Amino acid sequence: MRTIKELLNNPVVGSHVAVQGWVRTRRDSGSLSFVEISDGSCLANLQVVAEESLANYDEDVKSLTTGCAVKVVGELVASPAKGQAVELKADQLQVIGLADADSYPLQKKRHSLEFLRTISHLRSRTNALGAVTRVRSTLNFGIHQFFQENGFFQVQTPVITTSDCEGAGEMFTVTALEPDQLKKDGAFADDFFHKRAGLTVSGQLQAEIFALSHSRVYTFGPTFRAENSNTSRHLAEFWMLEPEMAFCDLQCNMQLAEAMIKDLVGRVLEECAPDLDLFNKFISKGLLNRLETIKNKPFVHLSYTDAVKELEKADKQFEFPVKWGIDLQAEHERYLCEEVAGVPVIVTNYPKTIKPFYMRLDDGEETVAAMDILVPGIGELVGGSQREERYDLLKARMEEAGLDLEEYGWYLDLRRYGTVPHSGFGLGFERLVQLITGMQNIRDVIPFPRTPGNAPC
RNA sequence: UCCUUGGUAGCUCAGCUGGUAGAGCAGGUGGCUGUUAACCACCUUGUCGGGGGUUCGAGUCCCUCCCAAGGAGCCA
Repeated sequence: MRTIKELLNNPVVGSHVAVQGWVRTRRDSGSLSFVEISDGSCLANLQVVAEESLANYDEDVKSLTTGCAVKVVGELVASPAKGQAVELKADQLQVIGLADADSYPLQKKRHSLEFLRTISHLRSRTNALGAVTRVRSTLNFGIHQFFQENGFFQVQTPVITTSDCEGAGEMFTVTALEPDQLKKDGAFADDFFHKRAGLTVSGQLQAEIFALSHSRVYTFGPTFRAENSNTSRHLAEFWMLEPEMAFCDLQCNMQLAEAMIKDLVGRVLEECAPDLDLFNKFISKGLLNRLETIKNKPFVHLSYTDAVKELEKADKQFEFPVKWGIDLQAEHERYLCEEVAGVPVIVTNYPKTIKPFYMRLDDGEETVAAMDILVPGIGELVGGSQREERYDLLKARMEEAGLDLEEYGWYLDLRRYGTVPHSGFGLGFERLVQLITGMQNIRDVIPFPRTPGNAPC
């Protein structure tokens, strides 16, 4: 049994092969029936030519409709018609599973992405969502390749955690208690972990532990936010990549992030060319050019202070006026990378008042060694920083933030014993898939999107 | 959560200033042709998102709830 991808990439005319897949469309022509089948291995379908002489032609072949599963045995021949180089001349065609045409929701026509979202169990059978699946898998593997090639170790940080990474949003509570037990004060003392636990909002703090023993590590896994966000770039469950590097300052952190993004874009351009062509044509015009730009042009670096100056002199009315000290709004971010730079922009050294406690204080003590990478169409793809490695300064900032120093004693210990400058960042994997496929809604780049009020299976 | 726009056939949509619904595609039947968004002819399909109200009469106006999309906030 061969995949359609193998057959089409390396066609051996005259070879006898067997394939299995699902019918995308069927067309009759005189004594022939053309059946296009897909097995998901690649974007292209394989055209099967079934002749009237097949024993089950009237009974089975003529009743095939979109969605039916079939096995075909036959000879790979050069195609006499335009549209495909080779086709499979069927000796046998066996129906494996029928799909009732009256009720099967997918038709041989374009469907809206909104409609496909309502049938998440079937949408991966379409061209666009099928292509997303392949690109996502390629990116996932590419991430591991990139880090392994660069001396990183993967660390599996916990999904259930009792430390909420301050500033990273609302946590889902994990409990073994019954709903009525939760009502009383101090209920979590009797809970499974004897204190309040939740689903991780970030693996960063735990990744820092391993950066300070293995120097270069990364964590990559599901992350959860119980925020009531209803946007095209937020999910309640998403995958986050978080590298953490010892002996690495903000510069080194930014270099790694940029090199990694360029490397991943390059891998997908190489390995998923047909899928990217589809996105370029039907999903996001100009995508391939934008990806080439991201891969080949250096990102623009801008300090927060310079970004504010840039925005202040902008010949444009912003809904939210710009002033040093405010957080950049989506409209500001968009202006910076879409109209000023035209490439991803790395904004650095934000005011300390708008960033979390663990970011390293800059010399003037007004800003921190933070960096956000903003990309056109999406906004913040990466958020990272050099971490505060100086015990006294970190402790002071934790106190300011109102954190329980006992709870975070282990985090302070990392600064008491062999502390070193270290840095890291978080990258939203689905946003990366959005960037690379041009898909506008984050719900279309994850197999099973979890959003407020939506978790069907 | 807030703002805006929507919810009409399986899908994508039309339906003017209120008079109980239509197209294309899909599906079915027949025909034709190495077809490829196949083509031609004929046929089927609707609690007009739910509930309430105004009116002789509501897909159309009002209220309310639900859902979706786009934008905002939160962030990755």
